[in-house]
Amino acid sequence: MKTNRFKTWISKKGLRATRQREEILKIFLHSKGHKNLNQIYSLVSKINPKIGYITVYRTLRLLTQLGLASQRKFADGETRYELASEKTHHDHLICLDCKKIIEFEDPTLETLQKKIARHHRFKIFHHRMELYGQCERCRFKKRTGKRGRG
Amino acid sequence: MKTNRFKTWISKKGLRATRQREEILKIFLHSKGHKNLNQIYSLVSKINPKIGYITVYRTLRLLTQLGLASQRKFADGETRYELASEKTHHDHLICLDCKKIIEFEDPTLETLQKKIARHHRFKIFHHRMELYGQCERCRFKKRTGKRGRG
DNA sequence: CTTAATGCAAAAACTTTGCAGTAGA
DNA sequence: TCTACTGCAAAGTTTTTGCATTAAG
Repeated sequence: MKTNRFKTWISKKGLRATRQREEILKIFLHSKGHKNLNQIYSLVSKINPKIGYITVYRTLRLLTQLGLASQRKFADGETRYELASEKTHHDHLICLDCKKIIEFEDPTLETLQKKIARHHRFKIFHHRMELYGQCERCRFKKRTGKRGRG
Repeated sequence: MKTNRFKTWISKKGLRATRQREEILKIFLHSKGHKNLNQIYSLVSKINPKIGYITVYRTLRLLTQLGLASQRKFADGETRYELASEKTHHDHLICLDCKKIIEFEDPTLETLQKKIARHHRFKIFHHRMELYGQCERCRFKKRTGKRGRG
């Protein structure tokens, strides 16, 4: 979703498309998701230091409520925001070295989920699958002492 | 692990088996895991109101460090503690109605994990899979105005 | 103009630490 | 005895709210 589309769209909801919201949205859309509040705030800060932490927080909450963003908690306990795109359900591969998060989809997983659900007589509404490990780059990186960056 | 075994075991570690720790451990062992700190604290409180929240917190941290307990964060963001038993890796089915958490194991999942890892050239260290839905009991519960099915 | 949004401070919720007194080994 | 443990208060964190000011519509 483009920011100018956002303008029309948000006003239809009876809300105000402020400069702050537009900037936060723009940055969020370009951040490839999976960032926590502080990370998004500091990105926003670099572009426009006038925008407060609270506004970033409330804008992300708004985007979440409107279904544009979604909150995710991974094993480290941190709350991260990702773009809730129109694409189908996906899961995550998380590199423990560089903290990069990769999305994947696997239809087998859905089948497996159904099988497990049937076995336990559950009705499944949604699931989470997270694979924690090391990405290709980090696996073959020379030990330089530093950490890769997502 | 029985509490009297715990006594010998903990003293071997050079730690003290206090009455508080024994009581907290006993309650934790009988709680079937998957309880958050407040829940465990209130169970402890009922048995022995003298035991403080802080002690429960520190005992659970201790148990976690010793590998007896493990912390889990589910999608609701709450930190829950579960018994880290000797059994192999397992995943969770979570009933969104009654909040019951059921453990399951599935070897197919491990195979699937390997396949996904290979595809993304990841090296996987561990994973989490959580299926959120409705358990059998809640599915077939009559609508009583309480938590039943809609 | 009207009123929602901002941004500061500060509350609330949750987690962790300092330290004097207590109690286990 | 000796020192680890307890439990209170209190300090960090993170998340959320109150309210005067600003600015969108």
